[in-house]
Amino acid sequence: MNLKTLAQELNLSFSTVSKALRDSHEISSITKNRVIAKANELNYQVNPLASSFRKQKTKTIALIIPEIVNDFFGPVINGIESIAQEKGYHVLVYLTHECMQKEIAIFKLLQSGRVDGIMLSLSERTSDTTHLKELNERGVPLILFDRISDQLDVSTVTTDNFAGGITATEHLIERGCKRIAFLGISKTLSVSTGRMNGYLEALKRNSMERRDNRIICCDGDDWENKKLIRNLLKSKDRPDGIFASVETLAISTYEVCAELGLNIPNDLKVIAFSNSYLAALLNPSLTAIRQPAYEMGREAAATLVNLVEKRVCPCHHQKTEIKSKLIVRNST
Amino acid sequence: MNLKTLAQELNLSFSTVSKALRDSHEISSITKNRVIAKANELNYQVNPLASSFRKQKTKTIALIIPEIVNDFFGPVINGIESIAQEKGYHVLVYLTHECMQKEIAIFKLLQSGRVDGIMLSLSERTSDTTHLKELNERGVPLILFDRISDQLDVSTVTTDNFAGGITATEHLIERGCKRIAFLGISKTLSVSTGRMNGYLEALKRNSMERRDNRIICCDGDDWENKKLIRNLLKSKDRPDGIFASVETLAISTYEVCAELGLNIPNDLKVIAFSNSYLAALLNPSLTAIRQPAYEMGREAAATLVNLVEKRVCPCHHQKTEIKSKLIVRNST
DNA sequence: CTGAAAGCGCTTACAG
DNA sequence: CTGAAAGCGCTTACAG
Repeated sequence: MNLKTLAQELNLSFSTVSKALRDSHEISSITKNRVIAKANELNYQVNPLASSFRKQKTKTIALIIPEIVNDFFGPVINGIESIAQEKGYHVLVYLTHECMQKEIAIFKLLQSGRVDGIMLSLSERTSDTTHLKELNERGVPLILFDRISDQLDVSTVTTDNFAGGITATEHLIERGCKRIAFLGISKTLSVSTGRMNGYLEALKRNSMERRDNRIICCDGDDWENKKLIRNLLKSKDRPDGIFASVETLAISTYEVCAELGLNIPNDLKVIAFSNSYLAALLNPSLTAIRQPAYEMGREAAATLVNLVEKRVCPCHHQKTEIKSKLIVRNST
Repeated sequence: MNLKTLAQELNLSFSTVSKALRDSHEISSITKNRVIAKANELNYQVNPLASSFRKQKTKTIALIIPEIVNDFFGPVINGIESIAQEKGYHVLVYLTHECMQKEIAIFKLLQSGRVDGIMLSLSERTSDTTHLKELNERGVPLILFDRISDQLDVSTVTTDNFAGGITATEHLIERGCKRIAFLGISKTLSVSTGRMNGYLEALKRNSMERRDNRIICCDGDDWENKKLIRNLLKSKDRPDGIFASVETLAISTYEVCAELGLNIPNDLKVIAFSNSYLAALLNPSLTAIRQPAYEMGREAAATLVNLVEKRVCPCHHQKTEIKSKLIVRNST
C-alpha cells in the first residue's frame, strides 16, 4: 500500500493525493475528503522513511543521559515522553554510562540527520565539549539539561540548585543547627557547585561563615565516604547538621549514626537533595529538597521542539530554571 | 558532504564508492583503502535517512513499556542498550502508562517501517491483542518480555515466576512458617499468576494445602491494601509468613506490623519479589527474590536482533526464562 | 574490478 | 484546482 496504488484507486495523480493528505491549500475540500476516506479505508499510512528522507526531518529527538537506574532520569523520561507524544515526536534514548568517549561516539552517530534535535545531560567525565560545538555547527539543535556546561552557548533547563542550596541550609539554621557540614561530590559539576554556592550564601546571610561549617568532598566509593563521615561525626566539634548534596550521602550518614549511636534528629539533623520514594521510608524519614524531574523533562522537550520547529531563533539561548521543593520530614 | 562529492574527490563513480564503503567483495582492497581514507579525511558518514529508506531497514528497535518510574524497567533499558550499542542499533522508547489505547496508538505509529522490530511488555489493561497480531502479520518482528500473553505465538523473555514462587514459599517453610499468606495483585497478569502458582505448588509439595494458607488479592490502593493486611494480621489465626508478590505490598506489611507492634522476623517473616536497593535498607532488611532485569533486557534485545537479522526463522518461537535469585536478609 | 542506470516512496516547485 | 516531473542520497542488479 503506497501513494501510487492509493492514487490509482482514486483516479487521481499521486501528487494530488500527497497534497490532499498533507492538507495543502491547493486541494479542494471535496477531493481532500475523498482521499482521506479512501486512505482510512485502505489503512494507508505515509511511509515515514520516505517522508523523512524527502523532508530531511525525522520527527525524532534524541535523549542522551549518563545513566538510567536512578530516581531522577526515570521521571525525566516520563516528562519528555508526554511532550513527545503531544507533538508527534519519537524519542531515541542513549546512555553514556558517565563516559566521555561514549558520549562522543553517540554524537557521531547523530551528526548526519538521524534526529531533528538532541537533549543532553552531560557525563560526569566530559571535560571537553568540542563534540557538542561541532554538532551544533552542523545545524542540529541541542539543549542541555540538569548537568550543563557553561562553555557552551545553548539553551538549558536546570533546577535552581543555588536557591535549593540556600533553602536547605536555612532550614537547618531555623531548626537550630550551628555547625553545618556540606557533603558534596565534584562529579556532577554544575549541579553540585550550585548547591554548594547556595550553602555558602545562606551561611553568609546568617553571618555564620566563621563558625565550624565545613565542606566535605565525598568523591570516593561508599566505603571511603563513610570513613570521611565517621571521622567527621567522631570529632569533638562534630556538626549538628548535615546537608547532603545527594541522597546516597544522607544514607551513608544514617548508617554511620546507627554505628555511633547518634540519634537523628536529636544529635544530628540531616537534609538532602532527593527524588526517591525511599526518603519517606527511611527511619527517620528524610527531609528532602526535591527536583521537579518530570517538569524538567517536559520543559527540556518543549524547548527542543520549539527550536526544531523554528518557533524560536536558534541564536536565542533560553536558560530555564525550575524550582525545587522542600519536603520537611522527621530527620530535621 | 555526500557520496557524489566524495566520489568526485576520488575520481571514482559513486557506485564504486558506495560499494567500497560497504566492504563489497566486488571492490579491490586498494580502492577500498583509498575510499575509506578519504571518507575519514572528509568526515563523510552515510546519510542514515537515505540508506534506511533505500534498504527499508532502520537499524532502530522500539521498546514499549507500561511505565518507567520503577526499579525493574530501568535496568531492563540498560540491558537493551548494551546489546543495541554492540550491534549498532538505536532504541526508541515508548510508554503506555498501562493504557491499552496508548499501546494501540503506538503500534499504529510503528506499522509502516519506522523500526525493524519491537520489544513489548504488555500494559496491565491490554485485554485484546489484535494490534499485536496485525503488526506481526505485516512482518514487523515482535517479542514480548516480562508481561506476556499466551494468546500469541511470539518469542518471549520472562523470569521464572513459577520457580521463584516455589523458592520464596519453601524459604518461608524452611524458616518454620506454618501459615503463609500470599499477597497478590491481578494486574500484572502472567507475572503474578506464575508466582501464585509457584506458591501453591510449594504448599502441595510440602503437604501444606490444608493448613491456613491464604491468597489475598490486593488490587486496591495503598489504603485499601493496608486495611486487608491489617485485618489479616489482627485475626486470631494470623499468618506467621507473608509472601508479597511485589515490593510495595511488603512495605505495607512493614507499616502494619509497626502499627500493631508485631516484630519482623520474630512474629512474622516477610519475603517479596523486589529489584530495588530499598529492600536492603529497610528495617529489618527485606529478604527478596530478585528478577535479573538487566539480563532480561539483554536477552530481549538479543532475541529481537536475531529475528530482525533473520538469524532465526520467524516461525521459531523461543521462550526464554531467566532465573531469579533469592537474597536472604533479616526479614526471614 | 569499475561504472551507468534504475528505483526505494515521497514532496514540492512549476506548468497548465 | 490538478498533474507531470524532478529529486532527496543512497543501494544494487546488471553490463562491460
